[in-house]
Amino acid sequence: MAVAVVVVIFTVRQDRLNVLLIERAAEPCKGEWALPGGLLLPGETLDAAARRKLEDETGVSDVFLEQLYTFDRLGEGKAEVVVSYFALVDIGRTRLRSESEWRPAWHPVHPTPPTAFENDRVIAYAEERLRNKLEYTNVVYSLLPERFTLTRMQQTYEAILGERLDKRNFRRRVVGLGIVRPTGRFEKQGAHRPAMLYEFTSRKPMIL
Amino acid sequence: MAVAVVVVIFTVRQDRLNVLLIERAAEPCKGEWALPGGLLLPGETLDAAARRKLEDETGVSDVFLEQLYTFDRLGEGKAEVVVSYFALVDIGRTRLRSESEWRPAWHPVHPTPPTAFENDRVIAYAEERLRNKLEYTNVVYSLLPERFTLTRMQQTYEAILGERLDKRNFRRRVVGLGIVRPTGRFEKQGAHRPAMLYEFTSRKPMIL
DNA sequence: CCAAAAGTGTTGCCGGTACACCCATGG
DNA sequence: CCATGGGTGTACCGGCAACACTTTTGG
Repeated sequence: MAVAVVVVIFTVRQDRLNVLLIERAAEPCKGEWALPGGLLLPGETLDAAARRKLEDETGVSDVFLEQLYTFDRLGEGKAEVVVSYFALVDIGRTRLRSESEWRPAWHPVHPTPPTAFENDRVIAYAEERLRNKLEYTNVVYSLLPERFTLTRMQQTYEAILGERLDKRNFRRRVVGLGIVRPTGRFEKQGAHRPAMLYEFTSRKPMIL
Repeated sequence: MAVAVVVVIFTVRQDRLNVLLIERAAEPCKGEWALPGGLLLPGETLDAAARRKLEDETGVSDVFLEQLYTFDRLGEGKAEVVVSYFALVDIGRTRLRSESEWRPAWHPVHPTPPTAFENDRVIAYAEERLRNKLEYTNVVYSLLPERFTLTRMQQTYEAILGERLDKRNFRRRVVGLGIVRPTGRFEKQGAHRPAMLYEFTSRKPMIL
């Protein structure tokens, strides 16, 4: 009765929600896209296994990572039980090991490419949870750099929710609820007016 | 790497939230209270294992039952990974096998009695989820009989939330949102005015 | 006639949404 | 001087919380 862990690693890239997939190097399903994951090592904690997988593929740690759901009989893999996690990373901090055997790469979530082991079910579930969490937590902190413009933050929300938001209402909310605060510094934009840089008041997951 | 399933079965009894515990008949932790559960049978689905445990202990099926969280290293049991579920039952429909070896019995959640395998952590987590779900779903349908008075429904909410609610606001909400509807029948109360009986518009879990 | 629970409306507040214009900058 | 994105305030609406009295019944 083997236990496996898989991690749905999301980022926002070019105004699209993306997920990290690897190309399976071993049978079964060699050559197909799949979520990073593997069997739980003896004596290893579930959370530790998820963190290990995340760091192996992206080089990042200390980001939002949370258990999602436990599936059984996913495809015809070796594991009878698959504990899934999801993580949110700022693409600017990730360093994919693209020259490695399994070729990790970002893929848009819409449309989700064909995956082995019914991993698309896991991704769809993770996406739903992410959309919900955006609305009542500050998890977005894990998708953005230390300092950022509110426009960029709004684009991140829009990419995930799949709908446009009102600029003034968005700003009032995130500042008013104390999710972010202005730093006083500006970022010069190419041909435009400089924009205020903001930062998160807390970089730990919080319920609003 | 064994996988176990445990079920947190809640009911409301005498205006208190209660949980079903069994007395362990085998080592380890013989004689201590614990959640119903056991190892996943070969070829069995997680959901099926949870349903089986629930029906074994209470005789009920077709109630609200949902996966909760997957723990590792709970106490020093045989299982490395424990997939927890939580269920809601109407106490009027349950028939505990009290003469059986493991003496299943209801216990108040506050205070939670001492349990083996850190099962109190699982119970606390389940209680939190239940309180949240009460607010944005109709899961309470699974704690009440076919027909019931709004007063009884409100007492159920109050028992779970641990706070008193306003009668008029409560009624407006549950009727207004279409969670319940009046049946037109009345229930004669002992020394009081008869009360209207209500029923749920749907007995499937719904998000409001 | 008394105790106990059933039933019923109104008001105020707050949060969420809709909506349009001016300004600074670089080319 | 023009194109581009940055930045700001107000008005309406709906949901939620607070709040008290009358009625029916059985004993």
